[in-house]
Amino acid sequence: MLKLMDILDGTSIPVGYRMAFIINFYREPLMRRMERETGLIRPELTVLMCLNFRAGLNARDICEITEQPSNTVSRAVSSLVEKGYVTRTRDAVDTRRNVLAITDDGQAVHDRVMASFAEAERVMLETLEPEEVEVLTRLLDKLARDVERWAPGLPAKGQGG
Amino acid sequence: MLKLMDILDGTSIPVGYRMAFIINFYREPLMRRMERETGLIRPELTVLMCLNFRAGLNARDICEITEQPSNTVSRAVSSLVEKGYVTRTRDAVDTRRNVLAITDDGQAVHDRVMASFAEAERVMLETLEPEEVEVLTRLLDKLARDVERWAPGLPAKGQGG
DNA sequence: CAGATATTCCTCCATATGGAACTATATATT
DNA sequence: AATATATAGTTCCATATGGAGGAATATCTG
Repeated sequence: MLKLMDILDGTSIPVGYRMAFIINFYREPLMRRMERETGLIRPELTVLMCLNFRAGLNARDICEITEQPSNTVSRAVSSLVEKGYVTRTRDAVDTRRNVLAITDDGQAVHDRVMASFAEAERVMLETLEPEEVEVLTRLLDKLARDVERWAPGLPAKGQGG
Repeated sequence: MLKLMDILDGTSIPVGYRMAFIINFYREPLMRRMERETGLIRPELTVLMCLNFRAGLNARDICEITEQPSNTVSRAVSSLVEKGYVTRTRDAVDTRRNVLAITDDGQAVHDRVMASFAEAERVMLETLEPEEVEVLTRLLDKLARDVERWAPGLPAKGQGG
């Protein structure tokens, strides 16, 4: 059978294509399963991940951190509040702001989802030697940390802004 | 400013997360630009890529190659035919099948889009040494070719099928 | 050949998502 | 203080996408 891999054997975007391919077959099924089993959808997980890292953010912060549009974040937050996974309290100082925090239930579902993702990654990486995993992680990290320079259509940094 | 990178510094999915991060900032803006500049949308590009590789496929083939649902492919093909980028001719032998082929215009737009993607990848990879790019490509390739084993919820191969 | 089953492709519908505009509140300017 | 501008968050709308099922055609079984 002809497979996507074969088609892109001779692609002009060897790295980007392989990464997109891997992410497609890694993330998408996990997201589907998460939606099925927990009712969480993608932007909701993103919000939980942000709040897991740091409570006290507001929707705007999350927009900037994740580069997601404000309506997407707004919807996700509202849904999470309804589900009892996040609390939203008006900031007394600036009453436009809603300060967000993850609840115990939210933390639990977050941890559960992340654990399943980690397990899937562990299985995926079984193909590689431990040193190869280290190298891969280091190279990906290098690329990721350099995102401001190469990302197409990102507000370029350090050029008079 | 807090950024997604910081949040996932200590993530439990170091590889998957970094790949998703990179793809997010690489592919999504390119897709947006493609949509803006050529009117093509994602599944349409996928179909063009398949037909660029091999003409004479039908919609079903493309579904299987790309693991996309048939309605998505069907819509993409119809749209591409309308735009004059793909021809669709009924198979004389099996009149259920529509044999697809890319047109000159389709080839041109495909090549243009892929060239812009390749240029973006070139810029992205400037961060790495040439040997690092080679290693990265090799490791990604290893993972990608092993997809049948690790992909969550893919029909497992070689287990009594 | 008649009916049952497969297959290809498409349509209907539900939903996720992003752009733009809108509301409410805060801050700057005069 | 009054007005203009900026910011946080939401809603409206258009569209991309996937699941389920339907129509047309092919193939298999008796």
